[in-house]
Amino acid sequence: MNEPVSVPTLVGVAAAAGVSRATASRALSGYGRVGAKTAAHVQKIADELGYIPNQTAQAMRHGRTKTLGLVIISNFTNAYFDRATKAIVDAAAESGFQVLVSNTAENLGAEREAVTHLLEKQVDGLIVVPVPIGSHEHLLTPALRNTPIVLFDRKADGVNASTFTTDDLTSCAAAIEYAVSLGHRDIGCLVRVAGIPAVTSVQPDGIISSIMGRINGIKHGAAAATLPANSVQWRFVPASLEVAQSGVEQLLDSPHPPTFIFTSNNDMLLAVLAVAQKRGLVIGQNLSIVTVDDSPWAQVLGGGLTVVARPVEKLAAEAVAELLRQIEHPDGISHDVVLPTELLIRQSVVDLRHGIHPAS
Amino acid sequence: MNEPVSVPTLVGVAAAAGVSRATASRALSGYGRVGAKTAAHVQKIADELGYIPNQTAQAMRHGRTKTLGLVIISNFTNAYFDRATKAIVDAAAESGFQVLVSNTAENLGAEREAVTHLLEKQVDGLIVVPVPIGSHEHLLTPALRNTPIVLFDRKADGVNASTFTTDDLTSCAAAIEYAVSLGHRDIGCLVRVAGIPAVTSVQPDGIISSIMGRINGIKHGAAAATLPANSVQWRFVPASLEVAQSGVEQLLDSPHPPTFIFTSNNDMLLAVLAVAQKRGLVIGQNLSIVTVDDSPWAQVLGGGLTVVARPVEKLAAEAVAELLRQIEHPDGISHDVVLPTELLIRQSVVDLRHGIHPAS
DNA sequence: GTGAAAGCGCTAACAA
DNA sequence: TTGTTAGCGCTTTCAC
Repeated sequence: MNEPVSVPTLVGVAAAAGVSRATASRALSGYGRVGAKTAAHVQKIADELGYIPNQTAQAMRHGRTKTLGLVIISNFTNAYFDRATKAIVDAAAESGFQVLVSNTAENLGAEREAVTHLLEKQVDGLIVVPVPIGSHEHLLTPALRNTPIVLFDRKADGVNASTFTTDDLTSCAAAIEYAVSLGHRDIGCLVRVAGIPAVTSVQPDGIISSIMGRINGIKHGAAAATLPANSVQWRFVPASLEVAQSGVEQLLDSPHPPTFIFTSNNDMLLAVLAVAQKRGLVIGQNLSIVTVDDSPWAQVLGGGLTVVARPVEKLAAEAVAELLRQIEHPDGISHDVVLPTELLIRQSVVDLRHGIHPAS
Repeated sequence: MNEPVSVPTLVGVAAAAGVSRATASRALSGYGRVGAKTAAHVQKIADELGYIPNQTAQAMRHGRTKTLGLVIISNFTNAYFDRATKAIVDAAAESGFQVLVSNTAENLGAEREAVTHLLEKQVDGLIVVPVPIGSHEHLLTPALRNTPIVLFDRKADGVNASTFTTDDLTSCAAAIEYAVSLGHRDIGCLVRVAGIPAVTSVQPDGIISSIMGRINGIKHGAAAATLPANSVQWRFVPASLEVAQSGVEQLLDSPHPPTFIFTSNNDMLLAVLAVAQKRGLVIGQNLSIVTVDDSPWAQVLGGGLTVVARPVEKLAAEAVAELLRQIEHPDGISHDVVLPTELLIRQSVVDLRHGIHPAS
């Protein structure tokens, strides 16, 4: 039950095949010149012995681990980063790379520590979703020892790396214009912001780039639709479902309660759904809503929620491709990729002009 | 812009500190005896140089990579495995281990390949969610070269490893009994099964252990509630939302349409929600439902869905703990951990006896 | 076409 | 307490 299986190594294969380690290595890694017969023979022996190359030793030799490090906030109520993780892992696998995954829980210290561990493990490159607040010296070239890095989903102040983000602005603006075009005049915006203590209606400083895009989109949309400034009510809320719900309630209890609520992500949507349920409001009937990020749930809920959909799989694939390119050709040139988003119109915004669903 | 930063190594630190590599190593890794002053001095130099130990080289020396391999089906509509991934990564991090994540997409070949890659990377241990069909020789000790392995969420035929599963049977049975106690007599069961071509009402062979638990739970519950056999209608469906929906429609169009539908996972739930919406059925009013696996969406949907909740974080933590234990003490003893589940009663099952919600 | 030998960065006997 | 040295498993000049 407990007898250790001997682990076949290259020397073992070489010995069994009656050749030198060098020849065995050449035969198995397919470099240099080896006699066709020798190669086949070595290969056969290796298979028989169940030889698996020791990637650690290989890495030591040529300084490449074929491993990527992913530092991500893992918020599992947020399908976005789960999809991103999967897409990154899959894209890497296609190129023969494995991925070491670390969570930061939006905590700067955890991010720094994760990067260090990944560097110790000699990852060939890093994909980081930077935490929204604090300073990121640990992501600069000196700290990184030339390890290529790309930023995913957001930019980080002062970090000069390629970034992979989405154009949330355009579709968020479109969402507002769409709602206004259907007759909505009282609009509520529920925006999740890291690092604030409580709900506030005044926009805090230091908001991360991705969220800023959404906020600006809303403003642009409102301007384009020539909405008066006081038509749009804001609630910026910290990361807590309860607090988010109180933000929704504030909105609904205001003198001009919104007929349409825009939520900055799925967590905020969940808060709206909870309060709506409590008050007997039905999405797509007496409350309209658009959120950022599609999900299987959003597709089904209330006949389908209208959403701003971000192409996360594509973004992930491009981020990995760029990282691999930089690993091959470390030219230090960084650029910003911004992928378009899409307003997916479904059933969650009521047509106030006729009292019917736009899509029915 | 492109000047390579020199990567400080142990020799560099030793040289700069004017000591031998051995002393430097002792000072930094804290083994053997070093003079307190020397240690402090070396440490200081190392910090100045920004020295980071090369974990690859360390791994070469003592044959431990401090890395775990996770082979998981990554189905991002299924929050369960995302939560599991996060919990595993976090638990490992707490013990100083990083995790290499691979997806199998429920594909045996991908699983085999992932395990090989992970073995090449010399992971200290493996956590595998085995794909539901096929034979798993690649998970046996000889193939694994003594690398400890634990199975997560399901058992795999012929693999003698510790398993970490949940007692779905008890809570699924309780769910049925609960529904019957509220007056439901026509019960539909929608069960997702891997590897079948189309919807069927007869139970296929070769169903994976976790799903069998749920099926048996339903049967036990029905028996305990002394329901006549024909009260329970089954639909086993493959992995496709459209096909699942047709399964739901078959149920609803049958001579005795169910008033209560039990779904084996969130994907099946989504199918029911889609059809219900299409037909104007409201969950918790004219259609009752219980599903397996809680989620933030289920908590909010329709005032809260009654679910069979599985303790995935706890399960993950225990699986990691056991794997680490086996890495420390490879005794080859395997055991099966089965954690209890819980029927979380919320609002999605109508009380047919009085026509009101049980919890209102 | 094949072998001998050096060495990637580190740690652990063994000496001193 | 500290230094010397060997070697983990592999690849890669350099000779032959």
